[in-house]
Amino acid sequence: MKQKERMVPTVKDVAREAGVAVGTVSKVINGKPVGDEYKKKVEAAIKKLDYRINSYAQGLKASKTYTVAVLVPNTANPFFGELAHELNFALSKRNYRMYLCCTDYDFRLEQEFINMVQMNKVDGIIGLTYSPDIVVDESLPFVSIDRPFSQGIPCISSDNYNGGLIAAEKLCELGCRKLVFFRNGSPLINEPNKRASGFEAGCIHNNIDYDIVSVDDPEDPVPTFKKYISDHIKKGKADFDGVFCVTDSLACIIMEMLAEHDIYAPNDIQIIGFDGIKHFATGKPYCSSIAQPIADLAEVAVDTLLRESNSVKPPLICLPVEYLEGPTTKQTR
Amino acid sequence: MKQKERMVPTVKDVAREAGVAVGTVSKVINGKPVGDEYKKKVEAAIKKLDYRINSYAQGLKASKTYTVAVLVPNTANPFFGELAHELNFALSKRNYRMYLCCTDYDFRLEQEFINMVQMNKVDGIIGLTYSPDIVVDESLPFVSIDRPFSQGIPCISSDNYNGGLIAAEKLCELGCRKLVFFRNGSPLINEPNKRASGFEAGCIHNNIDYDIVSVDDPEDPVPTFKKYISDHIKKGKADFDGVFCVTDSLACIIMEMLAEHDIYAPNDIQIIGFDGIKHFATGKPYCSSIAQPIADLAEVAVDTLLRESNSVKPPLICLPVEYLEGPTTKQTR
DNA sequence: TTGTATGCGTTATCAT
DNA sequence: ATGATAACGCATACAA
Repeated sequence: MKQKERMVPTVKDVAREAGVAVGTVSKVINGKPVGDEYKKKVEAAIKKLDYRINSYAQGLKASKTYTVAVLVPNTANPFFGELAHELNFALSKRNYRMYLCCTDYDFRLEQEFINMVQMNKVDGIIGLTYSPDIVVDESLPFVSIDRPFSQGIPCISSDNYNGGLIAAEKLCELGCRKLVFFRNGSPLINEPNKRASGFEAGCIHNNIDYDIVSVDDPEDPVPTFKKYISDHIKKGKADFDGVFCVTDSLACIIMEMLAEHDIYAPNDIQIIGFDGIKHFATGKPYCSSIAQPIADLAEVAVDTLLRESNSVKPPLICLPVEYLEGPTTKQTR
Repeated sequence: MKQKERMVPTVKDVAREAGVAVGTVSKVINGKPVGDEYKKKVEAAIKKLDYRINSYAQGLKASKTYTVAVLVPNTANPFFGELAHELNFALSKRNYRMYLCCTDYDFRLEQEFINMVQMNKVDGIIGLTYSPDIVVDESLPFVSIDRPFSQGIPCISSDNYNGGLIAAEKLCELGCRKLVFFRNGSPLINEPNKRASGFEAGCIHNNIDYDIVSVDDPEDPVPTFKKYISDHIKKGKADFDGVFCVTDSLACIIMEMLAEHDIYAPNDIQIIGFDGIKHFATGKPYCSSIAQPIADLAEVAVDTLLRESNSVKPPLICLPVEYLEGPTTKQTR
């Protein structure tokens, strides 16, 4: 039974069916000029046989695959989940496919995935990565999110410094007298770590007292923060009245800790987070926040990646952030 | 400059470098028996040239791509975000790559993506889809999540019927006298719609009074639910005291509506949702809920998809759900 | 304009 | 056990 039983049709089959040559079929497929009669016959044959191009054969020939690999830590996290969604949107708008890899902050996985997709001849990689020594082929376009690399790799990021600045300014404007910045995160040099610098600058500029409580990644941040908080509460009252947290996630955790001391936002204390996460059902912000423009980040990352071929690569693109009023600061009328 | 400037090395290059034939190289790569001397030489050459297999060439030859396509509506939704994450985990554990498509509930996009990945010769598709008339090639393994298809397509789902049953039982056990089930969703025949049936069965079995308030997809569910609620509140008191919602998301929305009438869970009313969504930062449930085993769903979906080749296809696999005690029901001691 | 032949990188089938 | 060669499906350069 050499007969192709349930064989998927190829250009050859289409050509035979249409009574033309394979070259002609190829031209029709790719929209190259072809005689009208031929075109019709070929199109009919394609429909009849339900022919689909084989992108593997195509990719082999063209070494262009219309596929981009995306690395994020974990789509179960709302920020990364939305980022993945927006990247997917930006890519599919341009008719690109997206390989997704959730790295779970695992350095080894990050590198393994990059190796894997390099075999797969992706047209580029967009990565929000943590491994200190990612190695990616020079010739493969790479765009980093939130983390600068030394080489000619573009980094797309929110304007974190300015976000920190805005947070400090806002808390001052809202009447706070003593601010605290809580931060947990990676010890890497990355963009989000500029939130602290911006915050400090804002505090100094407003000549306000402040503390910075910072914890690097591997440790469990909870005890450090808990200790700071209980150390700074006397008689049920905190000696700080404004809090800026490096993420909304941390803001929620800090709020829980404060609640144990019967301290609540926005009356006892005002809190601003970072990211602008919205409640999954109601769409309301969990806390006042510096909101990141996730859709824009995705759009710019994809645009930068795909246009990269011939233009110069900007080392860093910062997108504007915005103050998002939520339930943890006093109303600004 | 015919010289391959920054050409990526192929088996040929490796063969030349190692002074052997291409066939030998291929055998080494694929772990086929090869003389020890040759093997060493080849491996050295591979390392020296930093050779990587070209999966496109491999896929063309083998028509096996170690790639699976996944369709979900939107990874920004925590349920789908976690599902995508777990599917990714289950796939990468087996050394499979994952194409992700966020469909945004768009029927056209669903079909377009399926067409696209069929060109890409994926080894299978896992889809949580809504389009009533998905057409996917017979020969391409397809596993559906939460939605049965008529043909021999396996459907993986939580035990939705039983979840509804458990919810009703639980509310009775907690002392409720009159239950309401709120539901919005797709008019399709899908698994989640069995939550209502299970709930009804539970109510009947417990001989308790109940209402079902159901809204199909396209409409905005808010007004219908709002109306039901205000119609059933007299003098600040609702004439129902137990609520089961088709999702946690809806449960949150209903809680907001009730809050406008100064009715709060768990004291004035007890509420159970469905899905078991946890707060992104604190990890606490938003509401008492029937929790879906997302990781198991993913694992079983992938396993079913990849083993499918030769065994019989089960039409429906239901995974057990679990009652998750949250802040919206009274403590069970 | 259309048809033919060659090559992309890999693997499998042969001879050796 | 190893080396040469054909074939996978497509696109393109070249010949007709």
